[in-house]
Amino acid sequence: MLTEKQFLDDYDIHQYNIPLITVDMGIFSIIDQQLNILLIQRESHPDKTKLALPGGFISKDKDKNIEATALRKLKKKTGVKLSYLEQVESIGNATRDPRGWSVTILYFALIDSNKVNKKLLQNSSWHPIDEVKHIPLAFDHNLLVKKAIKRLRSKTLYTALPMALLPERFTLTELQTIFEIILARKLPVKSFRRRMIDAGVVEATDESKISGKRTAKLYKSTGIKKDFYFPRPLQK
Amino acid sequence: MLTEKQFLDDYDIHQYNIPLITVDMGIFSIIDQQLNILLIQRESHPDKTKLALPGGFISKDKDKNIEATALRKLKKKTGVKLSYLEQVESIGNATRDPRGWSVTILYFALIDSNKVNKKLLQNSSWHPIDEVKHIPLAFDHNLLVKKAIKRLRSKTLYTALPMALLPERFTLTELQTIFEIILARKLPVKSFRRRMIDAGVVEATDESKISGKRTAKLYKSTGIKKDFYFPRPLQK
DNA sequence: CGAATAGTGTCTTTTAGACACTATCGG
DNA sequence: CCGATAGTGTCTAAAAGACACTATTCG
Repeated sequence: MLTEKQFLDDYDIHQYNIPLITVDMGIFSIIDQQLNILLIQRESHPDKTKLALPGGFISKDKDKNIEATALRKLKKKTGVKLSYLEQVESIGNATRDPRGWSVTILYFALIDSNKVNKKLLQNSSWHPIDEVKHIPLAFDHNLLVKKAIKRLRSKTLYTALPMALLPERFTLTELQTIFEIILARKLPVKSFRRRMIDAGVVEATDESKISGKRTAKLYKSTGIKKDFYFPRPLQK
Repeated sequence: MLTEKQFLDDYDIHQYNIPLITVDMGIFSIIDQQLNILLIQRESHPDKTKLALPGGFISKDKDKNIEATALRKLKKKTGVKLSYLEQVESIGNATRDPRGWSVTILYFALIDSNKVNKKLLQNSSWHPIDEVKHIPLAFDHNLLVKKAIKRLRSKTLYTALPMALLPERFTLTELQTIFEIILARKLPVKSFRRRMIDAGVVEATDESKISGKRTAKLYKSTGIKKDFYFPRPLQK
């Protein structure tokens, strides 16, 4: 009879026929008033030269958990260390990768594109999500993009998450515009402002911003972001 | 220069140092007016003899995708072929399993305990979730149970999902009781019934049920379950 | 008929939408 | 002072909670 110690000493993961596992990232930012996603051009087989989501293997040495893998990939591609990061779903089947049965853990991240280190964008580039629909990406990455956008939109209806796409200080009109870009529709001004202010997700500062015509008050996040849900979703 | 075909012919997953990957299942049912979860006693190292969530490895041969693995585990343990099944989250880190860096994809399932094939419950048993909190489970399974319950509760606030725990026909009082068991609190009768009926998630049948005193009308699900969200969550 | 369980009528509260209105600034 | 953008006042609408009430059945 084996003890647990003897069992573990003999244990070799490679005797098992386990699937390939990767982490893929949907990294979103607003550029020129459009929702963009970061794509890299693949430099190796399979699907060499096709566009794909940034991602790759978990490093058993470097990463203490899956989120650390995601953060490492994010930092490598954008230079951004902290940002909103959320696990979307794990997708795995026999056909998504020609190397065989594979699983990917999909994350999405929201970043203020001003914070991106442009030197790192060597083989990667921003693409408006409307255009990505028509580009055949590597593997099943068109599907992954769809799932990430769906989650982002759903969160946008219930939370103040899209604040993560803006700098520290912003006007409520800017915030509303971001929401409208993500949801691809107009929102009523009065409800939007009331919602954000009454729920206390934003706080007025004493600064204002001249944006051409009348100056607009600058707001900042009050920090309740990651788990705050509005009592009702945005409707119309 | 390698072609994609040459690359794939040479490809051997075992040259990569990838983490172990498993699927774990939180299988819930209502027994004696309590929310129960199915646990098995582990028969092999590591954590031999401890209680754990049912689960195991993806079979590259048997399973065409991850959900198929989950369904296969569910059927093996309970005999139930179809039921509500939802992916919760993937958890992976260097410390959760003594065999090394490992990832588990956590699912939860809701089943009507009457449909369970009791012969299959050899080394597995139902445990009220309140008791499970105080039992040290194998690996990080106490945490997994917590995450599965959290997701179930959150869905219960927004959807009619708990219907999956009841037989075909049920009274609205029975349905409300299930909700109250899951949320561990009382709900106002009037709002609950109005909510279910007005949203059209249940449909009255012409049958009734004698449950001691006044007979209660039997209802059935209208089928809109998997993606229907009420306009507002349950509040009080 | 009384106790217990099923089920309703209706008022208030919360938060969303509609929409007309006012405020401020540059030119 | 005009046009454009920022921002508000206030009515209505939808769906939740409060709570007292009625309905049905068994014994």
